[in-house]
Amino acid sequence: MAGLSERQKLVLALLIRDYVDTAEPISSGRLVTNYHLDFSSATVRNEMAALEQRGFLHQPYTSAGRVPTKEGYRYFVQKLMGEDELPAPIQEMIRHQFYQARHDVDDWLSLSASVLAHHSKVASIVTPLHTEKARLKHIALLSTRGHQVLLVIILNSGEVHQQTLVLDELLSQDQLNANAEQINLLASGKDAKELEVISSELQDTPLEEVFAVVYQVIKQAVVISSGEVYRDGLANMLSEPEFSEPEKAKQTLELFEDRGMMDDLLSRTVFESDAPGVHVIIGGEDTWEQLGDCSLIIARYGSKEHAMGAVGILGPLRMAYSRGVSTVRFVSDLMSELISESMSNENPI
Amino acid sequence: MAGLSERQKLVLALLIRDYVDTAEPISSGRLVTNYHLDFSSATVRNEMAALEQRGFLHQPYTSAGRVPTKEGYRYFVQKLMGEDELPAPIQEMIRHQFYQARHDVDDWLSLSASVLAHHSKVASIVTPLHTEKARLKHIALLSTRGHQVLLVIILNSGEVHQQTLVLDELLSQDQLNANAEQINLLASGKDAKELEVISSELQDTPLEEVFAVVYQVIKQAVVISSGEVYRDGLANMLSEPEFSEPEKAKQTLELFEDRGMMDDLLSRTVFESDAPGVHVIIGGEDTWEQLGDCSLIIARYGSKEHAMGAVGILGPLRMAYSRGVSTVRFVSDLMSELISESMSNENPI
DNA sequence: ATTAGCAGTCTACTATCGAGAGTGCTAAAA
DNA sequence: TTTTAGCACTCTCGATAGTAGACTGCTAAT
Repeated sequence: MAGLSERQKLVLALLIRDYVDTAEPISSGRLVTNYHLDFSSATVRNEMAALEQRGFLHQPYTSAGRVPTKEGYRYFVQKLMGEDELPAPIQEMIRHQFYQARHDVDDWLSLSASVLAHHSKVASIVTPLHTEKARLKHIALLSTRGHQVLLVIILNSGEVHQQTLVLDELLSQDQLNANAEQINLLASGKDAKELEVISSELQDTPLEEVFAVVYQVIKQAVVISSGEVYRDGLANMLSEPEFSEPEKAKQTLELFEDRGMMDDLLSRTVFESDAPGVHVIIGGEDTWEQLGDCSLIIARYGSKEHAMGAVGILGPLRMAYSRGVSTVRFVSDLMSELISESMSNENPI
Repeated sequence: MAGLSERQKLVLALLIRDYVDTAEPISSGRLVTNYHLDFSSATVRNEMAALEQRGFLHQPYTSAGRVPTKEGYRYFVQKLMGEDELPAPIQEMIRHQFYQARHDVDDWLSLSASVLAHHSKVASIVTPLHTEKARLKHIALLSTRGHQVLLVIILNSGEVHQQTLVLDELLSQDQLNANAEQINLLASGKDAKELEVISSELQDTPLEEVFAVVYQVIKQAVVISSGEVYRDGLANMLSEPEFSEPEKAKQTLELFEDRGMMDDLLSRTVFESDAPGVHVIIGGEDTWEQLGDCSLIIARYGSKEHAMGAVGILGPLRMAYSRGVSTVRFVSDLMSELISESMSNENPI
């Protein structure tokens, strides 16, 4: 199967561009008129027929215009698409917003979600930072109410976990401090494996209960599903004509609401793959069936050495991939930059 | 304006019941057949005409069945509706789920949202606990990464706030502990007003920066907007026929996504009103214009002495109010119970 | 006060039809 | 050989019309 001719590529690219705007099947004549092509609509029709043969275009019915298929979009994204950078002033504005967020990672996350949703006009997802080889930095035990104690666990990456415990014994804050101190001495700097050993050694001591939880949290810190996932721009989706049938809209919303699914998608794409950069997944097929008729543009941020998270957008197949990719790239780069900046004055205990 | 006759009440109640099920205008004959009424459809027609006169019913067009108006629903909820309790085994099941949630308030919150969404088949909202007269219990400073420090603030109510700070100076965990200790000695047990005094006294000392933040957080703790609001069941809404026009659906979703609006609604209804118990707000009117064609069933949980939050459901006008009210009541009572239980072994340091 | 009966009204559904948009093919032009 | 004009053909979409049927409101009888 030979490659596409230059003219075929042009036709495909223009058709997708037009279709993304109008959401209506694109006719040969329309392309010629809109883009002042120097060949006739009959020629375009021939090229379209060829593109349809290749599975890149589809006719809703005999003698309607053409619509891109998933394969068409994929070819477009892989081979034809340039990146449509956000205008410099907008980039500046976003940077500014991030710098105003008083260097709090949580604020950055929700801001990312909001920026992505706003500039891509589709829904956005942002997962928190997350470390692959988590090491305990230290813990604190804080009395909250009666027998309840807040266990705060800080990992080497700076990741924070918290968990409420209910102790059998009633301990004062001073006693709790002493306990925490003991655990820190024992376990600081250890990873999950080493903690397991300590955990078993602590069997039947007063520290056992607390320590078991610390151990659990560290163990769980290697799966992405810890921490809140930020979402935004849900309402954007419903404006798109593809979601005018409530059935489709409902499916998509369910996909979006279902944490487990999203986590799976994110971790499979971004974390298991070694390729950094922006990933574009267009519609469901074999491995990604859950996506259905949605596309996902996603990238990780942070660094493998410290901690990583993912930012992405979810929209209909017919979305502005070019703008989407560069927006996701911009935000993920910005996040990485900010985080590495805030880690550059690292203090090794 | 005299009250409604018993038969009018009956007709209104049955009509609403039927309409909630079918979402279609209800005819006189239908009521007679479905409920084996011992008077004729002509009589029902007369009563319907009277109810329409009173503004409780509406005819989409001459010679279609009747549909309840907002006023009709309001009358129904205030005067006619009984509570449709959740079946005992389901109540037991829910209780069980809550008791398994290892006594962590955050888990309870998300569980509440999920239970409400599931059993009411509409969308749910749950706000975290929040204290009116917040007093500082104690704080902790935990080094996370480099100059970054996690400030954990525990209030008397057991409410936990956290905030990342970036300090100018690089301090070790021991130094941080010392600082935190100092602040705790100074400020523990104080409320916002007293902290303000301390804050000004601390001007130009090394503690100033940290203390300023503690002060801010305490001050903010009196507005509900602190902390994450839990939502669930968005997808449920889209199944309802009233949201089949994307325009309506979008509006509602925007309402739901907009934190500020929701916060406003919640705090106005639940916190400013002295009446405890379940509040039902049916559709937008004067004060609640934002709600549009949605209804909100909401109740607070917790107690005025310690801390309060709100749980509620948001659905179309045509919703099962009876079931909704009892579900919200059940969940809010359960939450209150659990929280007071977990506070009963209060330890006044 | 209630109700049977009936005329009147309005929607929802179906069928039909024509305009228009767009294609594929063929044959001529480049 | 490639491109293109021309044309017949196809299919949707919107408008129009007609019909079945679902309810009502009214009137007159019970």
